[in-house]
Amino acid sequence: MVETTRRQAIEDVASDLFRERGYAATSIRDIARALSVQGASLYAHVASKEDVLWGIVDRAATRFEAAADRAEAEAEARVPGDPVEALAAMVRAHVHVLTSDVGGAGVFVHEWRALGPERRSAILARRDVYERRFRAHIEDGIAIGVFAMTDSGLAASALLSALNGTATWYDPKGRLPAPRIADHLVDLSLRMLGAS
Amino acid sequence: MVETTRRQAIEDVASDLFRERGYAATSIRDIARALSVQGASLYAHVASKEDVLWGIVDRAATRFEAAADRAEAEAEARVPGDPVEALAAMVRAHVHVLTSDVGGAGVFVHEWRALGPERRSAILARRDVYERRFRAHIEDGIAIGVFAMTDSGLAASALLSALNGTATWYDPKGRLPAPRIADHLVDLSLRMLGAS
DNA sequence: TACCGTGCCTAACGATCGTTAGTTAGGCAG
DNA sequence: CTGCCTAACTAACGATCGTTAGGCACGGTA
Repeated sequence: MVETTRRQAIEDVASDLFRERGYAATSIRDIARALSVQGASLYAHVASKEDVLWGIVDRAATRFEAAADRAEAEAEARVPGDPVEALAAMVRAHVHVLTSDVGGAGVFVHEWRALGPERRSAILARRDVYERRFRAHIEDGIAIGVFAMTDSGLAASALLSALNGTATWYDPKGRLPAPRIADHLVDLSLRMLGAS
Repeated sequence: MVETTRRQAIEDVASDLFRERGYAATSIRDIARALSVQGASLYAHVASKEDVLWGIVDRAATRFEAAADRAEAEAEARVPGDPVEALAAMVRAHVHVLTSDVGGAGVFVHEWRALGPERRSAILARRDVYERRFRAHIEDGIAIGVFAMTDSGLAASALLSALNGTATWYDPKGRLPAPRIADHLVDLSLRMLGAS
């Protein structure tokens, strides 16, 4: 990941620190130290500490949304009107975003609570829309009988929780490369919904 | 929940605050304010802030372990040697602990990272043992053909992540009472593993 | 040469943090 | 009445927090 701007470099190291220790437990001076710089120097590039968090969270949210857009479009182009295909593509896209940017995605998943009230509810609304897209495919699948009867809301929550757990333990140098993890999680997800 | 000791009362309100804002973002004075008391007064009952967190996490961990013990024993007594029955019982027990003490269990799930190195690794070891118990039943089920072939480690992680997600959104006054949530999650879990 | 933007510095601010010390008030047992 | 236990208080400590102000060094452009 080659940083083009100084701001990007700051958000990159902050992502890792926020993910490891949490936002509140990470000080501006911690971030600066990781960049071999004085704490106050960061304020030439960012407006506030929360601003850094927002940059990370907003970028991650946008990635998830864009990946879901592409996944839905491609699934629809390949096999139109198939909820199984659509959901599989969205799961794969979600896992890909998670594993290709563990830092940012991990912060998005766990640290949005540290945002101020307005940004916090803004991101919650986007999360809600995002989760609803999964739920919609689940309901479509139930309606045409390719998924088993379930509470679609709870199923969507459980599904996304299972996927997001990846952000906690995933290690790029670990056993199982990212594509295999995605394969397995797609299988588990479809089975969980009773795909036939 | 009628508190017998003052220490219990402290841990109870701390559970809720830690769950809502996180450990690092909650001050000793925040906890004290919730008890209508001065911050320094708490030190008559607890040794340190981390001590409060440890009390909560340790108690929650013990509850999960004890519930799993009972679940395994009862499943074995009812239908001996059946991995499906055993896993279903463990899922149900896990969800019950989660929903019967959202505060404590929520802190256990999310805030163990804030512990110091020694307690942190101690709790990680216990989590590991706990997760392995789920994995063992999954592997048993695969071996005798009642569960589908899967990476048992990844399946156990995904399963527990799905269950633990409950701690984030569960509301005792919400739609769906706790027992129904448990029913649904048992169904989803077994289907996810391809139970036949 | 003069200039401007970028990146970093030191110094310091007020606030808040976890924690310690020493004290006071009430209730119950001897 | 005396004495101890419990639970709270006030006051303050040193450290660290996020943040601001003002200045210095460098590189490219006019």
